[in-house]
Amino acid sequence: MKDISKRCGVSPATVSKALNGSPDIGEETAENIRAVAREMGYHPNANARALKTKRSNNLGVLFIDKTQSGLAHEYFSSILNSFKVEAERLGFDITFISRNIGGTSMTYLEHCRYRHCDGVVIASVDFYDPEVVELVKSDIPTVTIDHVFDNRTAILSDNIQSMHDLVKYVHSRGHRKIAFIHGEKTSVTQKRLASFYKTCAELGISVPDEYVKPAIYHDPESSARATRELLALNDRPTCIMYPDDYSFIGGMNEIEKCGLTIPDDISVTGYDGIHLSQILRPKLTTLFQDAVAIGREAAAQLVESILSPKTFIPKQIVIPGRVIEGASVKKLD
Amino acid sequence: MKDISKRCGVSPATVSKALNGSPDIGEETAENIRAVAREMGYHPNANARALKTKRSNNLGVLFIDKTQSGLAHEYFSSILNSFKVEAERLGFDITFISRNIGGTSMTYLEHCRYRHCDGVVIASVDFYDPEVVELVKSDIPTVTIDHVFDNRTAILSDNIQSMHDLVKYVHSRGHRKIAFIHGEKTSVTQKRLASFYKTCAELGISVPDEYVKPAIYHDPESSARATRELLALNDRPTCIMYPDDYSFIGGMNEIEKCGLTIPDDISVTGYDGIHLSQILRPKLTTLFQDAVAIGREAAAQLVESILSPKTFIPKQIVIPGRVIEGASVKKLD
DNA sequence: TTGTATGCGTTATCAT
DNA sequence: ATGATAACGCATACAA
Repeated sequence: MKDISKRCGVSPATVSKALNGSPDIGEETAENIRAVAREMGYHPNANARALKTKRSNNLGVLFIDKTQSGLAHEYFSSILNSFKVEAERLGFDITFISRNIGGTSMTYLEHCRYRHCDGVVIASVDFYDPEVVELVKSDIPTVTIDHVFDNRTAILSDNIQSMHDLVKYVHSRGHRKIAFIHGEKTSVTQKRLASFYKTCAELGISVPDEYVKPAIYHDPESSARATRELLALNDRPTCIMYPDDYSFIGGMNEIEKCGLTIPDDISVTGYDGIHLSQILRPKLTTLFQDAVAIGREAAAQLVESILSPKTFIPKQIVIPGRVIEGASVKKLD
Repeated sequence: MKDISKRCGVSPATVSKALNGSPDIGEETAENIRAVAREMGYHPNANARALKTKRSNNLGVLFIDKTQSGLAHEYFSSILNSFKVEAERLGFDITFISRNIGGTSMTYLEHCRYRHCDGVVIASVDFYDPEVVELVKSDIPTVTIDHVFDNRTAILSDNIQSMHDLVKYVHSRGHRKIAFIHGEKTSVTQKRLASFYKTCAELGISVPDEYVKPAIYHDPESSARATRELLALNDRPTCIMYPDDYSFIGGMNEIEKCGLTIPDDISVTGYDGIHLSQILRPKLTTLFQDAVAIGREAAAQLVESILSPKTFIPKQIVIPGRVIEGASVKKLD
């Protein structure tokens, strides 16, 4: 900027204003300055700017640390990608947040401060981790995905309605003996489970305890085990609902191992609607979660809360899902 | 730091030195300063530090922009994750690089300069994109994955040897009619293709042109089409090698649609060794690419080239893969 | 061993 | 409409 100011015969301050489109600057000079800047290959220094303005134009991303699941899970990687695209469109960069930067471990909050993140998106973590709580309670704007903190913005996939729709679809295909393999205990799981029971009750379906099996999200092994148990039952379900599409693969193998065919001998549903589910044959009937909308909305809300801290009111935004009808749920007479 | 200096009755400079473990500082004062710093909840400001030192401790990540494939592809997301872990261990943060930050589009190089990235890892992009070339030719240290630029560091999965091993394995199971569905034209594809032909030649296997079909990586549809063509052949291959595990799903459906069973009627191999491949039944025989090692090595090399710019010599590091023997290649008599 | 002074690149304030 | 100046938080060369 100093060089530019010399070349143009003006002060650095004027250059700064011109480049930032400040109104109180001569149209001709401004244009000239911009031209020279372009010619000299000028580009702003984000660090200096951040130092001065206290705004880094940088968003933190707190996804899971644990090996796998974070980026491996298509639902989350899809959210991340969508978040990234929207954030960039709005002029923000993305930085991963973690502890343990270079030996000296810091908390998530410290890391965010260190990098001067203007805001943070949190997903796929243990929301009860004290460090996560600390971060959410700080003055840094946050948006959480699929988990609500008091007076904080959250983007939520509509698990209640979705589960309702999915069960209702299965019921409409004539099924009355519906099993549900659910993921580990999280607020998402609780919602799906409650909605499952409630919808069944509404439809007059009774659910024996042995039809509801615990498993782990994104872990085909545990779903395979649960499937085995269900298939061993005297009174088998006619349809098994899986915690997610990926886990279903474990169940699929188990079912085939028993010489059963989907959907002729047993029907199944997934959850998530990831690409894989629509490539399998038969196509999986599943509940599509709109990861793109979720990521986009998360970025939009986060940026809005950053740009308008005074007027922004934390809100919970519910993103609807929808049943994708595949061919994995047989029509019973 | 100023506050700390006052509380300790020393100058800011002394505080800075003490905190950075400078040798020329009193042990007692240093200890005291550190204590006070901790007590006051001091944390360094990355921006100010970067401004002063010209080092941001921040690495750029240039993965694909195109919808999908970048993060959706487990091979790459796995590399990214591993890269991230190692980089953080070495004290570096990760920032995504892209063009189009906030309306004003900049080139990859400009974005890197803007964020003052100390180095960049490049993977899964179009390596012939002029902007990518510009970035690689700049003074910013780069590491590319699975592609070599002149006098630049690259981490390479050993496609030549791997393909050799895989073909040899198939051959050892008695197969002589081997088809190969390959991905779009990249240097990786060229290597695999050449190694495929060369190994077949060494083993005395002749490869009819119609046994080699083009497809697209990570695109089950195109592999399904290729599979269809292969199955329609008068003289069918006994084994089909797929471009990657994920694409195989497309082929799998096609094969089952024809009423054929794997591996009894036809054998198959994948490539990548992603989690999915080991969950399918039968387990897929595939070529495991060590994404974790690749990501880790990329980070290690990049950081080394940053810390020791003078002594660092660009190198190409080849990471071996290995055949994972599943149950998808039948033993022929 | 410690302190002083300076500057990194930028923006904001206030004066002109 | 433009400019002078200070300051953001930190690290370093040099002086003490």
